[in-house]
Amino acid sequence: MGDNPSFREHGDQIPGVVGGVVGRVNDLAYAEKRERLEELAPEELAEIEAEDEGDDHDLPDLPRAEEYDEVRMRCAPNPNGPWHVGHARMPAVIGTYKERYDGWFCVRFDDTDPETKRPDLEAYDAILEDLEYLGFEPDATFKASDRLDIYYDHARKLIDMGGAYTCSCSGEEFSKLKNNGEACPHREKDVETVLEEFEDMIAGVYDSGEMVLRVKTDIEHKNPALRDWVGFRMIDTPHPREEAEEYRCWPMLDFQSAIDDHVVDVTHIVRGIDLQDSAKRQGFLYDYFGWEYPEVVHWGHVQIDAYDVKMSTSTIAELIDEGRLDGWDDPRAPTLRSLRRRGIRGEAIVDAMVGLGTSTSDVDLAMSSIYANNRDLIDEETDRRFLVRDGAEVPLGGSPPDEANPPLHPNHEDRGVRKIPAGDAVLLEPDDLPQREDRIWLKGLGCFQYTRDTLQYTGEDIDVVREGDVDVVHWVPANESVPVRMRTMDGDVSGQAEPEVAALEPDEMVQFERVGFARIDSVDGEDGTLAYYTHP
RNA sequence: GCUCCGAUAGUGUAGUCCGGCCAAUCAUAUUGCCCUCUCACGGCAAUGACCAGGGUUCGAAUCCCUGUCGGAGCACCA
Repeated sequence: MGDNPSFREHGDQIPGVVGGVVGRVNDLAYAEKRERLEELAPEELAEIEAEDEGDDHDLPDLPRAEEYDEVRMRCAPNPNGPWHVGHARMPAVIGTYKERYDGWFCVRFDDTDPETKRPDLEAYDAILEDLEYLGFEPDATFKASDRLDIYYDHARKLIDMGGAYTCSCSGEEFSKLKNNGEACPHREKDVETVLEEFEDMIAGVYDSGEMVLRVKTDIEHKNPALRDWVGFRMIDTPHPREEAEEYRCWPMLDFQSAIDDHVVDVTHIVRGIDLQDSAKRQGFLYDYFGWEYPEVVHWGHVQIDAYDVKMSTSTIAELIDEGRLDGWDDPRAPTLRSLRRRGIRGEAIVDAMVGLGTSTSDVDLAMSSIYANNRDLIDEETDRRFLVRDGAEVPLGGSPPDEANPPLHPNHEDRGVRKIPAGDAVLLEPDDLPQREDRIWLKGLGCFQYTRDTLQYTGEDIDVVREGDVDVVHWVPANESVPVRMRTMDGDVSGQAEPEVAALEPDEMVQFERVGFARIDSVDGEDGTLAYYTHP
């Protein structure tokens, strides 16, 4: 109708005219449709098929990816502790892009604040371990604190170009001027003086707070966040890394990161929305140096629905210090280590994170989607076992079979069966205890009627279960069961498992029937077997 | 206060650039049925969304404006 405006007044008649044709086309078989389309408009067909191929990707294409020889990205964590679940988004997305574009990514520890965000020496390796757990291996690893000379050199060049000045205003003073769009007196210092003072900063002549190096941008820029920002500042506290403990003059993230991204040839920066102004700030630096700023993808904040604990490294660290969490891998902690110990595969987390896409709005990740992914991965290979929580002992009567032999996995009978002796009494979960005179089916063993506080074997046919009259429940022998302590997100539960559970190895996964999946953590502790609950 | 950004079912997401079988995709979730000696897995079905109001147009999830709500930055933190 855009081509033939005269049709417009008859627009409402179009459906009637076109509808019949559309209906006929819809009735054609797929192959026939394809054939007809190929005759009429081969170029349309090609387009449709090209779209279909793109449908496999969960993530949108990276901007202008095809214009670079190699897609190069970086993951730049602050090494202040092991990663929480939210941190997985960065490697998940970067790693997925790396695979798609056959690209490259490095880990660069942005550890340029020895004081406020003081690095934790153990966190460097902890983060690399977390990364490995998620299934990624960086192509290179750097520490910003090893690279101060690179930043100093670039600062010197910038000063030479008149792009930076040393400033001794207090933060408060400068902030006031800046908000009014006014320059401070130090802005017009000559290059020689600035250079000298910057060398003094490097030499550690000044104390913390006495002098900074500001990048000259536009003091009247309409966005106050971009006006003459600090590139370097003095910090009295030595860096925790021995290799870096002599430095006193430290670059700010915006400076350090800007230089590093260019030096290692990063083509695509992928990061959180909190750094959205960073790109603009750093743009001034790139302009001075005549560099081109990488493509940027920002995303919003991620929250996970299942945790009471706030997902922040420092909060988790505090809770551990206070003894309210047992450590970084406490099942109640929203950390990757916790999920790993519970037996959740890194891949399940990565898939969930990739599913979030890269939208800039804030998102809530449902823990259930990680669970669903994980169940998909482990269900087929995980053997079944019985675990009775808070078991109530009930004697057996009526000469039931000595032993039950349920399969290790219902879909894989070839794996064999379990041996569960029945003995004189069994443990049942209190909720499963039947009403008096009601029947119940002890899985693998047979039908029982609850009479006079005893389960009397009635030996009926399994048909009673098929007919829906009798509930099937899990059970363990009262005498020979294995004590199990199971740690969950909601606290510990204790129970008794079937005897063969004693023979499981640490790190093995099990599914406790009608309870859920769990990872065996240790087998010879004081409380017997220690398991971590994975998910239903 | 100044400056940015965003808004599709409970959750996440596709579609938005370039308006047209979009009464809106897929996954997850919830519920029901089937399968089953587990409440797992599998199969089937149901549930459920274009923030609001205006405008442009024959036609708006899509374009424009206003509003509302949400987020971020304005640090000598990362």
